[in-house]
Amino acid sequence: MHPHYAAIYRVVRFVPKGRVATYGQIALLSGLPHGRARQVGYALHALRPDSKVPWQRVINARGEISLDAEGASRQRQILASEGVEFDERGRVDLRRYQWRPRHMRFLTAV
DNA sequence: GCCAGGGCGCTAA
DNA sequence: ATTAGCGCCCTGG
Repeated sequence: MHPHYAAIYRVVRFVPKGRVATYGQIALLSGLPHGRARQVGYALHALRPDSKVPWQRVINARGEISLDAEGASRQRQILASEGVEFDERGRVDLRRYQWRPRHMRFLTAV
C-alpha cells in the first residue's frame, strides 16, 4: 500500500462517531504535500468493504456527500444512524458537526 | 450564492 | 504512451 494511504487511514480512524471531517482536512492532517484533498477520495475508495476505517465520516468542504446517488444514500444513512443531521438540501452543517481535534494523537499512534 | 480555472494523483480507455 | 474524467479544494470574479 502507498505510504500516503496508510497515513490517511490512520487519521480517519480518529474521526469520532457523530462528527465529520472534510477531504481537505484529512489531507492536511495526514501531512500530504500541499494538502492533496483528492487523494483522500482515492484512498477511501480503495478501502475493502470489511475495513474498520470510518470512510463515511469524510465529506466535502461544502458539507455535501460526494458520491453517486446510490453511494450517497448509503453514506447518509450511516451518518444519520451516528447522529449526524442533514438539512433539506442534503447538507451537513459543518459548524456544528465538523471534527476539531484538540490533541493530534493520531500523529503518534502508529 | 454561482462559475471558471488551476493544481494534484489515480484509473479506465 | 496519451487522454479524459474524477468520492476535491483554493482563489478570483
